[in-house]
Amino acid sequence: MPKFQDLKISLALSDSKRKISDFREYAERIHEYAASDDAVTEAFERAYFADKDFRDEKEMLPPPGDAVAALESELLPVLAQMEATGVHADAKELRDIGEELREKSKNLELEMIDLIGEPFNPNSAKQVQYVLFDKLKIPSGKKIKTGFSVDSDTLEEIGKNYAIANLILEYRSYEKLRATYAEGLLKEIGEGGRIHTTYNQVATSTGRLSSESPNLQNVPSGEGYPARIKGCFRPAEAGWKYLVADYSQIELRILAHLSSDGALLNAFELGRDIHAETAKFLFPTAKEISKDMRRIAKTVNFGVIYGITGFGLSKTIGTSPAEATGYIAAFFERYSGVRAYYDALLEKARTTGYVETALGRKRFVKGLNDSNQNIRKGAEREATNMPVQWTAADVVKRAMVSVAERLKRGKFESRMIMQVHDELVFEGPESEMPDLEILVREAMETALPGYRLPVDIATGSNWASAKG
DNA sequence: CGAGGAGCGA
DNA sequence: ACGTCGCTCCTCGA
Repeated sequence: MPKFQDLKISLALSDSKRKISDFREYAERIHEYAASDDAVTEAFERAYFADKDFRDEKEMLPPPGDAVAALESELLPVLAQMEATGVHADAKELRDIGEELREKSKNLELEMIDLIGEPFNPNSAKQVQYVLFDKLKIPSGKKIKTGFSVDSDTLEEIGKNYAIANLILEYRSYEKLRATYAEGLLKEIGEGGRIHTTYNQVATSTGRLSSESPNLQNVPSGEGYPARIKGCFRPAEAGWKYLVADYSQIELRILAHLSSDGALLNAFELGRDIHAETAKFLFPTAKEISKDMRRIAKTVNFGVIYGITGFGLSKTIGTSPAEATGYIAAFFERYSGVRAYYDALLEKARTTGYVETALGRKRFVKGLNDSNQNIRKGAEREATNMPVQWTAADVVKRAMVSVAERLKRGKFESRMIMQVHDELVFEGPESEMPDLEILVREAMETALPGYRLPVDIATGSNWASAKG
């Protein structure tokens, strides 16, 4: 069967749950879909045109055999293998963590009821609104459909003056970890003690994969309970290890590559600390770059990729909007090639109505010529961000295909078991780890033609400990 | 069962 | 108005 056909089939399958014991069964199942139906065409178009309004523009359909189709179809069996293999998780430990968290939130609930003087459910936004704004008459903030927001930004503000807000925040953090991760993941453990997620190839407008039932791409990271939860993901076999490989600064490096900005490329080339490097130009009079300056520069570096506004940046770094706007301007002054790249990209998009990448991903962007500045700026953010995110997603997909081929050719027992956007996770016998590291590094670092993207690799006994 | 609110990751 | 995307949890009312 031609590869292009494989792609259509995978797209048709994307709405159904893929739980398969091996690729043979998977192949048989996709044959059933292959014969039919409109869903194939529909899903296929969806993969290319996230903007549904343009789905009828048939003449814009990519020709069979193009690079995106080839990549997606080569990725398909790799994903099938990962899903079928699954990830081993420690059920007992997840259960223990869940019980601990349940105990913690129960205690907090009692403490809060004691403080307020009447029972209420802190999981209910409506009841929290009542307690804070009606009963305690605390000044409210953001307006939402159902009254006033009680989200974490609001509660953090209120928490400066009222202990109850901090207790609710703490309660929520335990409940999130308990319900979604400790107990949520526990429910997903199947026979063999493994969790089998489903990777969706056509869910996002940015070319990324998504992961569902369960979502393994938003497992919490950090110290304490998040680390304990991540630590539950570990090999079932004695003597096996995890190997975690993640791209360092992939989007910023891709922006450097796409824009050919000399300063940005040079900073990366010299192996500089890119955030400290940017900080030098945001704070030209500073003798030394402080931690705080680096933090601000880091936020600017990331923010530029997403088209952050002065206002948005000011909220994140806690300065005035004017000051934040100045930092963004300083970034574009220093990295003027990025500005030029964005300008050229937008100029072309305004004329053609779409943005595209070298590989052939395309997206129509509405609003680039709108008279409303908000709509126009929003469209420009979308247009400038898209090629960077797309390219990053394609790099990882290409790396996955390449790694899978090399593992097969090298007759490795080790296998790829997870993808978290810029991170790939493997498990295998400890004896294979040194060779596995070399293989994975080579495949990942060379996945963007013409530019070597550095990768951080670490091994460990579980997902939490395998970090540099 | 779906909408709304909230929060997790990249 | 203020960055974006996608997934899942809980509550609440139809």
